[in-house]
Amino acid sequence: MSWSRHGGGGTERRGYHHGNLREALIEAAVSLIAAKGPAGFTIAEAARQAGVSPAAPYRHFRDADALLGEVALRGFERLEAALTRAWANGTPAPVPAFEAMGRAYLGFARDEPAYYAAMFEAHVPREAAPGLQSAGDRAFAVLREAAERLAAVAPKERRPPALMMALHVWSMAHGIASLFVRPDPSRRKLPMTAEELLEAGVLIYLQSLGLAGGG
Amino acid sequence: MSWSRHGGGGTERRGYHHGNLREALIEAAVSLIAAKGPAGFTIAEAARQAGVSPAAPYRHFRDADALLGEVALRGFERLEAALTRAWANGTPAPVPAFEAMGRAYLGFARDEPAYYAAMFEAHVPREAAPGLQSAGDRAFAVLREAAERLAAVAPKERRPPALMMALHVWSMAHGIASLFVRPDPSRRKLPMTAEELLEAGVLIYLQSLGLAGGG
DNA sequence: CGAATCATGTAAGAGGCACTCACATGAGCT
DNA sequence: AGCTCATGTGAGTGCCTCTTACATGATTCG
Repeated sequence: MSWSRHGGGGTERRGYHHGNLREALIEAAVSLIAAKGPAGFTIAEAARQAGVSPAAPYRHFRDADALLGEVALRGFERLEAALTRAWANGTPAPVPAFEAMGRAYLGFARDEPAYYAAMFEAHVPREAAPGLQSAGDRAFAVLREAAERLAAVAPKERRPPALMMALHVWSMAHGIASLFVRPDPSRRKLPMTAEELLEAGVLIYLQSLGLAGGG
Repeated sequence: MSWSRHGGGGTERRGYHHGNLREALIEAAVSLIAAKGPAGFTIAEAARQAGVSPAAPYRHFRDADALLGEVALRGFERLEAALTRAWANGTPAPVPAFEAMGRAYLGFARDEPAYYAAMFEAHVPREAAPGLQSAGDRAFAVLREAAERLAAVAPKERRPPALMMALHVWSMAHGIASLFVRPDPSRRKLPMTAEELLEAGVLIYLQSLGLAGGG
């Protein structure tokens, strides 16, 4: 039992029972995904890092998808927090705050690749973890509420449905993150940073609605 | 040797040698990915469908990534063809032709989910198949050239870099395809079709450049 | 305080897959 | 006909997922 004595990996082990195996497995999953991509993660390896036998994780997660789903869920919570922070309730002004949210989205994809991968690349079924779907909804809601606020200050005759604005911006941000922030066979070199690309795109879009600069 | 007699699957088998195993494996991979997602594809299962032993595929592909990479390569070729057809060299007019390209992109994601998944979701390394990177480049080039043509008819003072336009539109189309055309934990119901969403987004964007309707 | 209970961990194992290597087959060339 | 080489087979290694029966010890309750 090489795994039962000293606990090797991240979290300490105090006896036959681990003490906090569930959390330790989630941490291990995050670090494995960060290191080797979502496909490089295995239950067996996570168990090894946590210092338990390969069967132990099944006491806490039905299967690999459930563990990955838990990582994705926490990712959505973190993204929601990051977007909320960036939006800062629309301060100092709605348009720059909106731009800040875009940067926050790309920053999240860049800085938390493991969470991002679990959320968008691992293709975890929505029902893999309870609350996963709603965590995703809450993250989107931040963007949507910001869009409502923005739409409210647009000239009436150009005012678009806020939900549509939110979907457009989310799509562009997500597309840029997927194509240019993360490695991909279709990836190409950009003549600018991903953040600049998104900012320019959003500005052009908002101009059309009478919300930014040269509208 | 259940596999050596009649060849069961798609392609006929005439003896000890298959005759066209390489193609048969690619077809099998496409149908498997379509049926069970990119993770549901295995070399062993593809071999089974082709009616050969599990070791045979390795005579034609270094590993699973190489086979998946070949599928992705062909996907980029098909996408390039679809985009070229939709753009129709800018006829009848650049803006509607551009919109048609957007619809073609989403149509591709919807109608060829196996190819789309191999291209964008399987995370095949760019070097997995020779020519994969350049096939991706060629597909993007169609969009880029269309953007050049569009930019050329924009009012000079608003004319954006064509490459940037192409990147913006590609990103939005790809984001919409990823988030709303294909299943995903973050997927949500749309108040409109994906095609309508993209068309509206592109129109708003182009308006800002003096290229569409109410600019 | 001591015993029953139950959550949590282990051992063992069935079944599957990726990939390798030595060997078999037969297609195409001379 | 005989050679040669691409292509396919069989067998095997090592790793993975997930299951089942059993072990351990924290907790609860008489």
